Amino acid sequence: MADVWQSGFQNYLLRRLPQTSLVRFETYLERIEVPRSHQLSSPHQPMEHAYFFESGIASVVIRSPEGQHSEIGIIGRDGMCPTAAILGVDADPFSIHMQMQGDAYRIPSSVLKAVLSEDREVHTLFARYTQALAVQQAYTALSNAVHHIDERLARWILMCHDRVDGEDISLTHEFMAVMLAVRRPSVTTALHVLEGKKLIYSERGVVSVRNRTGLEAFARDAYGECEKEYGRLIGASLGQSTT
Amino acid sequence: MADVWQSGFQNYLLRRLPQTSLVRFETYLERIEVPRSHQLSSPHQPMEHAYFFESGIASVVIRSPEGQHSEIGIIGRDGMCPTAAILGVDADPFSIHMQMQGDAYRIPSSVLKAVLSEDREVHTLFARYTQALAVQQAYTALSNAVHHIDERLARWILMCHDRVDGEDISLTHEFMAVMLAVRRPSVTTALHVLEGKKLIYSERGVVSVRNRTGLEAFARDAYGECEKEYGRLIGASLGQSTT
DNA sequence: TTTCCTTTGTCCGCTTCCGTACCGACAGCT
DNA sequence: AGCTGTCGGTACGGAAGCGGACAAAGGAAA
Repeated sequence: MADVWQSGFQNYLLRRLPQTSLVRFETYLERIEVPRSHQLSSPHQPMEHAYFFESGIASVVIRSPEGQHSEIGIIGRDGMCPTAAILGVDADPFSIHMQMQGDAYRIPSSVLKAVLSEDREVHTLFARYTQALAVQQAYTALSNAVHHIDERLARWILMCHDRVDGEDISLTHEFMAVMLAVRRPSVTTALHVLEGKKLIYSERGVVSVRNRTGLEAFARDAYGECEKEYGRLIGASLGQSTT
Repeated sequence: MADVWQSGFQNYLLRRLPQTSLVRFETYLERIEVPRSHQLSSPHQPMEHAYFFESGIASVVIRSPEGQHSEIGIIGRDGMCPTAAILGVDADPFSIHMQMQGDAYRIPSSVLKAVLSEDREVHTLFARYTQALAVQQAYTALSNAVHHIDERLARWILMCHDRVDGEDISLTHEFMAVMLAVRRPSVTTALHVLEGKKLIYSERGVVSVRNRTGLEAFARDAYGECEKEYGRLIGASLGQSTT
């Protein structure tokens, strides 16, 4: 597609904006490198910036008062955060942190707010992304309720794979356990299952996807629906799907 | 509060709108009675109307291709549906149906869309509600992942209680099992636990809240956070909380 | 090389919850 | 009254996953 190079953005949302909209805030976009585990947003803290990712993966996590936590969504170059900003809300109960290091453009919340209210086209697109992320959340809730750990892990690896260049996802078991809200040894066991079926290759700190189609089959109905919906809403295909 | 009678609406969102905004679409509001288990919206079907509830409870459910399902949100006089309409999306993957019979005002989607783009105040409020519902979804996902069935049941009863007049919630075990995505006998057992602690009274087709404070204590961190956030976002207190 | 820390692998007993099945109780109907 | 369908209670074996603990292995630093 010509407009990839035209705009130079890797971010799917920014790429889909017409030039006339982009010029409104392009100069306010600040490119930054976000290191792993950097906290982009803390619960109930007003957010100074919104982030559009060019690479890497961010993770939206909800925490209960007693300290239990679960991931509810992941964001890569397919999107931005926080979506609360799109809805005109200054702070939310989520914490967002970088799961895999990457680059992002950030923009002051105040500028984003102004652009959203001035430019219908920008608002429409970002609102549609907000819906896409809500759908992702919904399927996460479903998965948490009805799927087994190995299926959820497969789903999660696929979602990361969609947002990464290449086959490697560099994360520790401990970290994945937090994301899936399960015990760490359960992740080890589940990874062994996937590895035994030659769907992935797992070594210290890294999971490599070896057979994506097989992984999708293994995940059964845990994976796929919200990716289709993303495609429908944003008009861009998510990741490296082979189906 | 004086403005309750001024507007005559029970719906918290409609009540919070200034008169100047209400007049824009008041005449398009059609009051209807929605019977139990009536389907307000089906997956991937464009929605003709948006609903603002005066009483009763609607339930947002997500379904996987293989037929697994889980409730991700409930809506009473605290809100409206579908929120996709607020985000400018014509259809979503959810199915929304009436859980407890009640009254609602409905408005054609096209009219809502027009009002949203013309009236900043309306848009702001409804967008904040969209965020509130997203937060509810997020806590549901967390609860599905980390809480035990009896805690989740307690949470769910409290959320229904918030949206109902009186202490009775009329639903079968079968139905609650679907909502919580668990086995029907598990609901029976969990209800017995709550009844044993004198927190509820349960008979055929009805659950009555007997000790709300106790229920909240039993639910621990499963209940409360998203209700607080609703209060902060909408400026109205949800339900009959005694805390 | 040795030390230390992080990450991963494994084990055990225990609890929760599922799948399935069956029976009794209630309510509406004829 | 008796029939029938819905709803609720119970039981039992088994699987999945937890809590907790500990040992091996890889990597980094001294």
